[in-house]
Amino acid sequence: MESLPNPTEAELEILQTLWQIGPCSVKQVHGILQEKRVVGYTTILKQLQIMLEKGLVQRDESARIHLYQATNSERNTKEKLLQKFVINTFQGSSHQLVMQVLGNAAASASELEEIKKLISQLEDQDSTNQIN
Amino acid sequence: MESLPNPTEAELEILQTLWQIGPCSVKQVHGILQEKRVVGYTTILKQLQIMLEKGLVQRDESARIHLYQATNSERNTKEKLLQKFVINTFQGSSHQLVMQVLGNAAASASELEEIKKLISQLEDQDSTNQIN
DNA sequence: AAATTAATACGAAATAATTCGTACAATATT
DNA sequence: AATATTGTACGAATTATTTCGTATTAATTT
Repeated sequence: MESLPNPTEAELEILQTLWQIGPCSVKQVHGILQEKRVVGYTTILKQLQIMLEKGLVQRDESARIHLYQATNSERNTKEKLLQKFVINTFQGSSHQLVMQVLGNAAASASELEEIKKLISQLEDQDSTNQIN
Repeated sequence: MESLPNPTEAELEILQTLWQIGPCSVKQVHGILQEKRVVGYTTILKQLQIMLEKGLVQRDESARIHLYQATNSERNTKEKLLQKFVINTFQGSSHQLVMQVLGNAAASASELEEIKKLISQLEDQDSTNQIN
């Protein structure tokens, strides 16, 4: 059960596309990323081939046009990236990170509302489990 | 007014040390990092020299033993790193990130309390500014 | 002042990440 | 069937990151 490496920045960009629209040809991925920045077709092709080697994506070769899809879910991948980021940048303290986020980006009232709701839920769980 | 590049992973590790104990000699930094992992003295020296070129650190050369200190504050640096991470990973939605953090790492009740307090403060500000 | 110690400077190897050009293969068009 | 089109494979250049060995310079000790 070998765990996949975290995607690099460029790889993550491609994964986002795959998560968004499902199994894609190179052309599709390239088309979408091309909208954001200039990038060669073979660059994306090569990236996807590398990502295939790493296991980050799966490839359907049954048709002439190969279709790529992300191996791991968006949720799972982001969770691991987040974990690493928190360790590197906030010494593993996700609490510290949340405080900084909320302090910076003035969240909208509705967002704060949603966050509060989640916190309430978590507190309910906690109280039954006496985590503190 | 040229803005500094974001530190790399290894550079961030060094910066954390500098933020923690203030201006340091290479030896000091090396000593502290050595506790965590094996790393050569000249590796740290070279890193600091590169970081100096990039402007990430300042150097006091008045004495024989050079003292390095971080150019930018911990707060400011982490804010920029966080911003980049949110853009790369969560399409710029810090809200999405917070929800994921709170969902994952079961925060302790006291932490949740603290977060709620901050949210209340933010909401007070918002209500006077009618952001929504 | 010679020898040892302790520091910095420099160069460069090793690895990883990103990018793309050119070649080749399969299909579609004329 | 010849040509054009559209796709994949491969190799390799470029750049960034990380690491450390060796050389040099300055200070301290004997």
